[in-house]
Amino acid sequence: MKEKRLPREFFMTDGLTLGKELLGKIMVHRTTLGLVRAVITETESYMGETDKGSHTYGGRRTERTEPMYHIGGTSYVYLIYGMYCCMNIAAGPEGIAQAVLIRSARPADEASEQIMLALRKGQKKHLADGPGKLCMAMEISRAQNDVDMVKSSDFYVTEGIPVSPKEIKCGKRINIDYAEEAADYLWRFYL
DNA sequence: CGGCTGATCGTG
DNA sequence: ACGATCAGCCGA
Repeated sequence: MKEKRLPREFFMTDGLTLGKELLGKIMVHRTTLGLVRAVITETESYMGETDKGSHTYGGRRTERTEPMYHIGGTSYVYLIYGMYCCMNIAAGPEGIAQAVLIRSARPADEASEQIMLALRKGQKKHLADGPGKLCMAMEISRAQNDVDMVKSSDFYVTEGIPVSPKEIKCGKRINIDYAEEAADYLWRFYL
């Protein structure tokens, strides 16, 4: 079960391409309960300073959004609604604020499933089918913010299952009603 | 299953 | 003040 880690080049593309390319890949995190591996099944692309749905819209480069500007493969984890975390991966070169939100995933093996169930305490259904739930199931918090996932040995992405373009569905991004016309862009991708 | 609501806090 | 959300509760 040794999969190849995704190299820098994989992340050095635009946010929309990366959002689709990440489907089927395996996100890996070394948690306190052991190694968790999950197949990414749903993503959303955020296209930086020109995207009304993005935290970086209009060039809002602040301490919080800084990781979105970092080199492709950098994690961006932020707190939402005061109680949940959302996990993103930056796309493209340093200075470009595009990123992909990881919305959902499923366990890649039996051991991972057991750990994810334990981390989700009780919730056997809806294990990691939402950005907040995914972070709980993989023990991702702001301690994992601004990590270079190309270099880290505890938090990274590997080759996963093959995905053909025909399997990729598109939809509107969730919960960004304030984004006006950008709320209707089909920048959410899922299997 | 679909819709509604309260919870909760770092950021700007 | 305000969310790139979730769980629990409600009614059908």
